Amino acid sequence: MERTQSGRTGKGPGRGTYAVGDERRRRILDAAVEHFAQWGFHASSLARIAKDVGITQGGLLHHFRSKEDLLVQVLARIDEYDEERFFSRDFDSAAECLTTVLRLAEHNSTRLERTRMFNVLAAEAGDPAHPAHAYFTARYAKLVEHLSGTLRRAVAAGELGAGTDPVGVAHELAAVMDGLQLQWVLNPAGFDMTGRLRAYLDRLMRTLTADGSGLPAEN
Amino acid sequence: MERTQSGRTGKGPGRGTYAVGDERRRRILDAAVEHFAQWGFHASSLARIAKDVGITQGGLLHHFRSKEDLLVQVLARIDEYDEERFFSRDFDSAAECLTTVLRLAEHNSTRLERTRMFNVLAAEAGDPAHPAHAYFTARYAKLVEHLSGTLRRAVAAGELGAGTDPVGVAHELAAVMDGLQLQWVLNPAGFDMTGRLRAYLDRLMRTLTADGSGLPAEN
DNA sequence: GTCTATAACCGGATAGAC
DNA sequence: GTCTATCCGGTTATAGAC
Repeated sequence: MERTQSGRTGKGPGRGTYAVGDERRRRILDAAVEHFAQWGFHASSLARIAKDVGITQGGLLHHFRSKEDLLVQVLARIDEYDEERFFSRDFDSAAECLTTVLRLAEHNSTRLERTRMFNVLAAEAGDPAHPAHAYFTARYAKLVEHLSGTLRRAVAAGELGAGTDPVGVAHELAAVMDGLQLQWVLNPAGFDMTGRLRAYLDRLMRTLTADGSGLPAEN
Repeated sequence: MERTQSGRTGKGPGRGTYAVGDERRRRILDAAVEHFAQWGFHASSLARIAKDVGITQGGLLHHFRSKEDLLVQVLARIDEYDEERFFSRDFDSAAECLTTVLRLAEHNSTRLERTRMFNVLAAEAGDPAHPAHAYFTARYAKLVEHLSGTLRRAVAAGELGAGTDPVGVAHELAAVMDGLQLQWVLNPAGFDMTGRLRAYLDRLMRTLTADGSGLPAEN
């Protein structure tokens, strides 16, 4: 949604390298996000997705060779944002990292459909035969590695106490984010996801830091 | 799975009140849990569920008037365990309540299919049109109410510090449980869900208690 | 690049035989 | 209580016209 250029390697059925303004393709991906969000993968239908874009199912399959291919492209697309803002960064401190995590959640709280899709697919992908199983196991591994690495450095630098369990906290952090998203999607208007995450992160920092300081004040 | 008698009000198509040994019905529900776990609701098929039980789709619909009815009965069935062990209890302390929560997670970690189903349905139910939407919103409300009520009493009793936010912590607790379940289902062998929850609960108690004590030692 | 047509199948629900 | 038959509709994917 944010980037449109970055890593588009161009693997549609017709193909070659795509022209920059591949508008149709982009609109199909956006529609697919909404459908996978509401129906999950299995129960979504190419015809209904195509209809939302204003083409037929046959027309859609000109851009994506199969339904599974469409899912993979959707996941790759979604990754672009988090990749840029989070995974590709080296944080100077745990505080900075957690502040960024909070920013990510804030961002997610403006995109109900996308977040719902993520919830549904992450849950469906628990089945090893699900086409997104590999994606999600890899994603969690990457997330935990990135978080725990940052925490480990923060311990070494004296920002966090020596008793901190970097890998354990990383898993817990991932769990809180996902769990809060689940509750928020069920009741978007009545649940303050960002506020809850801020409270958690602040208490987490107070518990782990040597001097008992929480998140920086401006958060 | 544990209770077979309790609240069976008997609303099958043929019906009346069921005989105690309604074996067929029980086996259909068990099979349905597995299918909803792997496929979610929309993508599950009555014919495949029936096949697992050894009957046809038509035969299955003699016991449950529709697919949606089957889902509702499955959810009611799942509730029996948590209802008895958790929701119907009044806890004397936060420590006892959280210990029970840990027991529930331990129990879930022996039932991959059931837990996966719960994850998928909770995520799918984010769609207000999903047949389980009302069930899950009500379930979270009940969970948060029960947890926060226990925490509030613990604050009043001096077990937890006055700065504790009962409702906030209740939401957070629910999030951690769900999020850890999500990660566990993706990687059941490589992820110690119970251990992670124990670490979280212990740190939570240490942070919230006036005297800095964690969970009771035997956990 | 998009369409229509079609192949080959699967979905839930109902009706009626046994 | 379970089966078979049937209705009517939906599914992905392919083929070929334009």
